[in-house]
Amino acid sequence: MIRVLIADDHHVVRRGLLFFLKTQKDIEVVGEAKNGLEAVALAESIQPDIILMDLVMPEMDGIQATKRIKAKFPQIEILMLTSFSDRDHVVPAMEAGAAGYQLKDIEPDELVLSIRRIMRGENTLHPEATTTLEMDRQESKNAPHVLNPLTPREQDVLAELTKGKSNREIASSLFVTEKTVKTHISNIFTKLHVQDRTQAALYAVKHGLTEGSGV
Amino acid sequence: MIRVLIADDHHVVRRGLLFFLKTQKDIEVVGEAKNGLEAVALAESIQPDIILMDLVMPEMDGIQATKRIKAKFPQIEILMLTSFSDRDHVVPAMEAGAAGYQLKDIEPDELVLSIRRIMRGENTLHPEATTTLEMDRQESKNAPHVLNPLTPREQDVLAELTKGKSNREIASSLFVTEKTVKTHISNIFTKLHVQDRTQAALYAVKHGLTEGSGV
DNA sequence: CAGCCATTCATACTTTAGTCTGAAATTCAT
DNA sequence: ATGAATTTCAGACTAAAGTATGAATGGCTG
Repeated sequence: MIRVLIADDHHVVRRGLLFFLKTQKDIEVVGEAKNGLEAVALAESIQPDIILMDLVMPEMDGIQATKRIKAKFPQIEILMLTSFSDRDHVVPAMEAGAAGYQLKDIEPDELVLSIRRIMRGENTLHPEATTTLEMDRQESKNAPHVLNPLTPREQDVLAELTKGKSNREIASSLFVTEKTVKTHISNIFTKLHVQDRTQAALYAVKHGLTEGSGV
Repeated sequence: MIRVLIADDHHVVRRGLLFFLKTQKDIEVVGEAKNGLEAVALAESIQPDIILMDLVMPEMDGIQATKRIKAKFPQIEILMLTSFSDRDHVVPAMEAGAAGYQLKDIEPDELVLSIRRIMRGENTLHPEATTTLEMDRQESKNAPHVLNPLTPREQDVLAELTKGKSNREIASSLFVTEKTVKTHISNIFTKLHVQDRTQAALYAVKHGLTEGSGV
């Protein structure tokens, strides 16, 4: 059972998150905080496994709250939930100790995936955040691959897959064996944390990993 | 050599079509029109074999332009290119004398096929347009769901499918048997003219047949 | 140079997906 | 009420998809 604490100043957001998380058997919402200070206090008293933290909150923002919580309780994971306009704060958020960064309009299923992913010790960043980090990394010249570790060839395969092609067709297009395609695809599934090609294709289009030809 | 005239008000579309058609040895783009009036004028002066005509254009729309051109030069074939939202105009377009009707996001290869098909005297309709015409021909009364001949239940199944669910999961979600899901899915494939669930999912998202929940 | 990673391919296997055929119950409009 | 369409389900397939495991090659790097 994953014990979740929600920290967001918007009532509707909390209700929405609660609603979706309640449908998950292995997830339990153990508390709600309306600002950063409450989040810190509840994190200490409740000791949740993970906190869904809003970036912008009154009293204390998500970054500060994250820093304080991670300082005292490093085992508590924090998934930063934010709106699109806050994307400049990706780096600070990650530096503050957040294990993930996702947009608020994330799909329920995906949110759950992110939570589980984090509980498995993996980072989970929204694709657009990747670009930010990517640029940031070039400047600071350190930090490993955080997200989307797809190799060039895997990206080729995914691109073909996202055109709706079968393994045989992909193999033909890329001049390799169907066996090879299967290998790549299995690896893609693992890296993207999806179960089948349909999910992979949907993931790719949703996260803009594709290049539409579009006449 | 097939002499082609392109009529579309969007520069990018014209460039895109030009780009793909240039790779075809037996196809020559002999002119470009930015609106219906230009299309009519160029059709007369250039006398192309076929016109790729956008439905929605300033000055004069594709329907009107098609009528005028076919009235004067019935030997000039016209392939209507349109976006999904214009699907209500399939019938008028065909009645105006268009030899074919295709979506703008058609694959290059498929577009070329359509062109050759028309030059051989065959009609070439987008699959969904065909159904529309069938229905329209018989009922000829009203046309609520002109396109998307998917039944409500099939739409349910497609919606679940587009979430990346398996047949078993869909069956569970909709409280029916996996057999039933399979039946629906097979029918969906037929109606959408796709070969598998991945293509169906991609089709659904591309054509906005999905409903984003959004936390 | 040794080692890691990407890429390739293979065998063998299990599990879904998808098709075909057939059919019963229900709704709905003519 | 008859016919048509929808929805439901089944059996019996065939064809793909996906997993697990292992292995050879070549490139790049410390």
